Amino acid sequence: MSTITITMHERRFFERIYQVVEQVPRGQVSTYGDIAIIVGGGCDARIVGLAMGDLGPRAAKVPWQRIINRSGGISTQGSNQRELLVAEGVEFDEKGKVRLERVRWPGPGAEWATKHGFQPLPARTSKDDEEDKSQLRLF
DNA sequence: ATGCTGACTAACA
DNA sequence: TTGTTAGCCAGCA
Repeated sequence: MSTITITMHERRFFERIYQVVEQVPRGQVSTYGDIAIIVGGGCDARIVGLAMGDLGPRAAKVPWQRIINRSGGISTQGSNQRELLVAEGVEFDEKGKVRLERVRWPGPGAEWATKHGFQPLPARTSKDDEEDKSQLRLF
């Protein structure tokens, strides 16, 4: 391949990010990092954040509010992101965080991912499961 | 071209 | 447990 100066990944990266974010269903959330993994090709959590910040008019059809940080917290400032999520049924704890282990989007379906050239989200580790259990309560 | 900032994270103290 | 540090890459001055 010609040494095509890697002119950066172009803005086309953003479009793919939006395509994935659109798959996150109401009532669930995903993280910047997870979206980056699904998009693949060197995408990074920060790029996802940049893409979200550059939505503009697309914000109407891309559920940007469902993307939160790895800590289960809201990264935006001065936005109604939390309110929007609450309205969708996502619960926050006293620390203002979402229980990711409970409402985290498991990633796109294998078929969809393959069809569109995306990468399925890696299975969660046993360590994650332990964390989940520790937070889980037999109500 | 160089440096700084940012809707991030994993690693470490 | 929480706070800090260093890498990330794209956009802009």
